[in-house]
Amino acid sequence: MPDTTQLTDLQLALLRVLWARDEATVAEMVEALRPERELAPTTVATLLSRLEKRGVVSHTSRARQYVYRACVSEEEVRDSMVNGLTDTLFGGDVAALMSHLLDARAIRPGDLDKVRDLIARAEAGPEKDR
Amino acid sequence: MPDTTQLTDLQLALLRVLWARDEATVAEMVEALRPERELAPTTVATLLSRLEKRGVVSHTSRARQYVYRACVSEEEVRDSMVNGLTDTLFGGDVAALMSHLLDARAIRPGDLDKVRDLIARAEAGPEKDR
DNA sequence: TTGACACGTCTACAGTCGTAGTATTACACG
DNA sequence: CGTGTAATACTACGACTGTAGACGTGTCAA
Repeated sequence: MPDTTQLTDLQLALLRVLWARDEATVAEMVEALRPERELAPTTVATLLSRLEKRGVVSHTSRARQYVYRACVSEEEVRDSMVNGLTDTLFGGDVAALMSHLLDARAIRPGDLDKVRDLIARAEAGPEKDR
Repeated sequence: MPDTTQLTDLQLALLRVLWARDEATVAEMVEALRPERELAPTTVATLLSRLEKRGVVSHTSRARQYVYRACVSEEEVRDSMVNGLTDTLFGGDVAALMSHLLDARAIRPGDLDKVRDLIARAEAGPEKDR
């Protein structure tokens, strides 16, 4: 299992492209990133090679080109990165992070209702699931 | 305002010492970090210099020694780092992050109650505060 | 067959981080 | 007034990231 707690913004941008279209060639990825970043194809290729060495992505050859795929799901990455932050910033205390979010971040009014629903479901869920 | 969205674990460890005791010399910081990490005083000094160049900490001379202080509060750092993660991983959608936390992370039963209270207070709060 | 084009590979370089040795400086004590 | 000592400043180095040029090589068209 690759370590996905330490991914930079650019690495995440690459992964997002792969998640969105399941697989992509280097050229396609350059294209997809163009709106946000102007990168040389070799740059993207280098980044992907490095990510492959870390086990985050993999490639197969097809028609003269490398086709890359993500080896980790968006959910896995979110999970490990959020967990990492929760641990380093809140000592692993999820409730503390929640509290911080409710305190500090501008929350749209509707969000509170949404979250209350989520909690209700989370409370009901465990009993039902097993 | 220094960029505090990008702080490594070690940099955070240094800041945590400063937050805990308000100010500290290099020697004191080495001492304080000893349980978790064995670092040479020069190492800590280097790290602090770099953080100072970034405006994250500052120092004053006192009795032949540098006394360091954090220029950013723990709350500020938490805020910017959590916001950074929310933005890169959830497109800035706090509710989505909340949902992720409720879904994915093992939450102790009591935590849900705690969070429900927090929400109630967050809902009531804004009206009362001003 | 040969040359151009399109890819991937290799190499490079500046910047940052973790790590720490060495050099310098300056106070305090004799 | 000299010198030891303690603290800081400077330098270094490997690893990783972002960035990309240069090089090699295979394929397709002419």
